Amino acid sequence: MQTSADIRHQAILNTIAQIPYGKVSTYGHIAALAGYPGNARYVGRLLKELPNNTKIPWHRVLNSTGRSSFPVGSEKQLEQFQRLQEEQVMILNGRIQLATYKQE
DNA sequence: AGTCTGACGGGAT
DNA sequence: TATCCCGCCAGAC
Repeated sequence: MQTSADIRHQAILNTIAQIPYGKVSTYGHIAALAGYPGNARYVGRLLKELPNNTKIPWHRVLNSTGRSSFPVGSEKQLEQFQRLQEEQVMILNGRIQLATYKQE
């Protein structure tokens, strides 16, 4: 059966899966869109558990300041920036302009 | 049940 | 714009 946690999990991943190519979103925004305002931390928790071969566009998820939530210079951060740049998303001083790229 | 942790957020300074 | 600080919430012990 589906527990409330399973349903929340599905709702959040579905929401992330819908972020368009070339666009980005934030943890808090995703939580709210999925129907769980205030659960930004939970969004990050789920992404952390995704397998390396996932098709979920985790790289399009940024924190509210428009920055990657990975440590500066880490492999994960570099991979995230690389993927975003492949989608024509500009990164200035380690930061993405949410006003320009944020999903509506 | 109490405490700690974290891919977070927002307001104050 | 950058720091600090505190609130938030599910999970792991």
